[in-house]
Amino acid sequence: MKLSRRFYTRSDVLLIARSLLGKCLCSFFEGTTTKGMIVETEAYDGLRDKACHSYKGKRTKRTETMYRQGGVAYVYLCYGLHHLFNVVTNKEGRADAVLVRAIEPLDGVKTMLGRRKMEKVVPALTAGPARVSMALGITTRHNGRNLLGGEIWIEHGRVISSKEIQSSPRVGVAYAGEDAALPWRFFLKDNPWVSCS
DNA sequence: CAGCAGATTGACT
DNA sequence: GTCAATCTGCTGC
Repeated sequence: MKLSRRFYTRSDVLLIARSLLGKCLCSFFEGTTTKGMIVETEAYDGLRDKACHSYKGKRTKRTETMYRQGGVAYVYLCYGLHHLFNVVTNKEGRADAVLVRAIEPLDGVKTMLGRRKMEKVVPALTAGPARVSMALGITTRHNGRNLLGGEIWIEHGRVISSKEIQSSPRVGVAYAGEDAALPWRFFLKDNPWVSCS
């Protein structure tokens, strides 16, 4: 069952980042469904987070999507070659987002292997934000896509207890001053599909 | 307009 | 462990 609009429009992005653990991120392109359980996320707190693209209300062509109502995909190009998938949350204008950093493959594994040009199912298949996008076939073409539609969506999955959730500072945001130390990366304890522990 | 850094990854020493 | 790949957007001349 798909998550509803209401899941995404809540105002606490940290709560949403934690709630997304155990949920299933799904895509349907060219007749094939691929699906994986989210095991690692990072929260980006819109206007007041130095690590966030929308810090202090910055608007560019790239970040315009972040300002939309929660429940759409924010996909941007990182280092000129990696497509990173985020879930936009909160109300229109707040520009909060959750980066999905790793999933555990569930369905369409052969398709994922083909997209990643890999032969064996190992953590490198989907552990890492750019790897998640590539395995699911998500690119910047899908920036702004509605997560309640038929191409990219998130389903209820396994119920996660708070004891299973571990947190740490976010990866690759050293430039963000004091916000770099915030423990806003969330992942499932001892899960082999997490990008780094 | 040049230079540089970035929510990363894979190939190679 | 090191480094190149390659696009967007910011900074400074």
